[in-house]
Amino acid sequence: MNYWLMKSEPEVFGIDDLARKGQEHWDGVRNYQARNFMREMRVGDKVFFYHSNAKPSGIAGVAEVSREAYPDFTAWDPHSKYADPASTPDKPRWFMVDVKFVRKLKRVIPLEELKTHPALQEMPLLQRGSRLSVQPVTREQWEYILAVEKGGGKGREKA
DNA sequence: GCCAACGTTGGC
DNA sequence: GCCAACGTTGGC
Repeated sequence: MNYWLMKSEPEVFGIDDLARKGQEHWDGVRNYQARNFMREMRVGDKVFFYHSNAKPSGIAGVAEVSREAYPDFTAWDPHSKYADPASTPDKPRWFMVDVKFVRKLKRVIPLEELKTHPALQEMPLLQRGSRLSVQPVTREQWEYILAVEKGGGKGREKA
């Protein structure tokens, strides 16, 4: 099983929206690197749900992959803001996965706090200028972050 | 194939 | 709202 992190703006679709719906297709990814990571996802993989452009931005919950990559049909919907004429049902360029709600974290772990942990410095999320909206998380990082959640303190835990 | 211009992401 | 960093587009 693999671990991932996916970003979404809570104003558009946040962890509470996923909690209410139970499951959702992750549409609108229009970046090749992010798309390629989604195609590697398997049912049962675990996902950190990250809130971007939020107050504060940070990891808000846990989700799970419930359907593997299939064509993102919003690409050929001319009314969608994700429309891309270069992607067609015959030759889809963009893909999405379905994710289901697992749980909210006890608290949102802010980006600012994640940055203070040496054990997490390798995360793409923390790299300068990184904008990757779908990215892999190592097992070590995953477990470390869950331990940080329990810690509940602003940088009180030692790495 | 280079690279300037442009649009977008996302923290602050 | 600002703007740095990044990815894509298109002229040449």
